[in-house]
Amino acid sequence: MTATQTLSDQAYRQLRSAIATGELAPGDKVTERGMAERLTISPTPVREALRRLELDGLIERIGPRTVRVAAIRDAAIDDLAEVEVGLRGLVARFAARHATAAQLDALDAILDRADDLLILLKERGHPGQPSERHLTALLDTMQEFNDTVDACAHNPVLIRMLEQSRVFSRPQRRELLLRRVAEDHTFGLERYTSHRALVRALRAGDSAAAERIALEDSQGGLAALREAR
Amino acid sequence: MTATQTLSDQAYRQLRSAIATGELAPGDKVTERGMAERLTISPTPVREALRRLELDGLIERIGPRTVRVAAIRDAAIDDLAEVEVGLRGLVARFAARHATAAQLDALDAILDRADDLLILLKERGHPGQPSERHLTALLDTMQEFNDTVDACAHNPVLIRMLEQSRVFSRPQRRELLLRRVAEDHTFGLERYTSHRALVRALRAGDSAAAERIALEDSQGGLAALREAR
DNA sequence: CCGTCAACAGTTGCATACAAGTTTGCCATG
DNA sequence: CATGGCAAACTTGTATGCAACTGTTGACGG
Repeated sequence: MTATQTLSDQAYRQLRSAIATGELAPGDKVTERGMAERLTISPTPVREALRRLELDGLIERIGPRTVRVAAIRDAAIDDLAEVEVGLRGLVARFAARHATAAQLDALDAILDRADDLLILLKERGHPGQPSERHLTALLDTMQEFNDTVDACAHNPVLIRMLEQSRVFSRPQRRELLLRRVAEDHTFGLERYTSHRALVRALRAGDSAAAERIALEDSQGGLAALREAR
Repeated sequence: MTATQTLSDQAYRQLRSAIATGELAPGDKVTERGMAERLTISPTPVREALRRLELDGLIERIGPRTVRVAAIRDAAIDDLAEVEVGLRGLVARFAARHATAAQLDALDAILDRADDLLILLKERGHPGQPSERHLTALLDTMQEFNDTVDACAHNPVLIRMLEQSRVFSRPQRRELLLRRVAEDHTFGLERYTSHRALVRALRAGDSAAAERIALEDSQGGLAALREAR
């Protein structure tokens, strides 16, 4: 069911990905009419999309009649990644209190799938060229795990904050992981033990332990991201 | 200068305060046309305002054609307050790295003003009826202090998150403080020493210490808020 | 009495139109 | 050649109109 959402949503997504990929460079001026013409829709949905992007901090109003793509410096991206670490800790804390039994079971099921993929990777992985398909499948699975943990928090506002903080870091991180695993395909795999520990903490309702585990994990990821540059 | 902003902003603010005061009760259905008629403006600005409120989590879409005021339970408000604590820690951490000399001086100046007000309060305060004017002035000053610390972080996205997290808690907290000080007008005043310590940490660029102080302070405030109910 | 269906009213999404203000570029002048 | 002012074009904010869709209500059949 390819429900085409609303035109506003489409415009928002297209513009956001255009910014994330650099197609729209920081500092570029953006006008409602211009974007409307580019996307061949009327200015009204574009207006909505620009408002959302502005609230996300991706574009900024320079003057009363001038809007441009926000100049996110590397330092700011680093800051956002740090914000994300803190938020992930909070998410884990809330998840420990609000997760449903069904969600916890889903988390375990996801990790089981990840384990299977891991075995496949280690068995069939040829040095220097691990199974690309299984690798991206594993990354997808881990992203699903994280998203499910987010859902366990049952706090839409917090989740929105998290989304905002990783607009830039998420694709960047995925790329980095692909590179790292390509050169050393055991990289990062030991960290999955912490995921099991996280689920145990969530199941026990131990919010302090859950936060600590999530923080350590996120900080580890952030450190890896930083030293990779 | 009563610059009337845009009608969208006005509508957004009016509706938000209407929700915060309970004038619009949780579960109430909201329509663009209905609100437009109520505010005697056209549906377009109302539409913008409703979109922003939806992103803030204050209203939610029940169906494709049905929008209602979000049913924020007390538990959710508590959660947001906890989010705010974590965010305040992050803000302090960033402020320690990014604060300018002028901002640090401004912070000291604000605390000097607060000290003066404190002396006035203690001198002239009659038991059971402290000087109401000086008290609200002090609260305003402390809010100014917090806002200035926020500005020191130089991280607009983070600040926006903070605003979101305290939509409900801020007026509530102010009211609580007024009540508490009314019955014991030395309440909470000892905490100003931590503010001085925070500025010292910011000046030293000690982000870890700044975060710790801010966290302890915020958690203290949260605990006071909770035990007051 | 209850379940189902159909028509109607109401709502949203989008396009277009218009007014107010701003930016920009050009021209005249020192 | 630099500078100041002016005008035109462009931009945003808001209003209005229209089409598609949805939630609801009432009636009808079982």
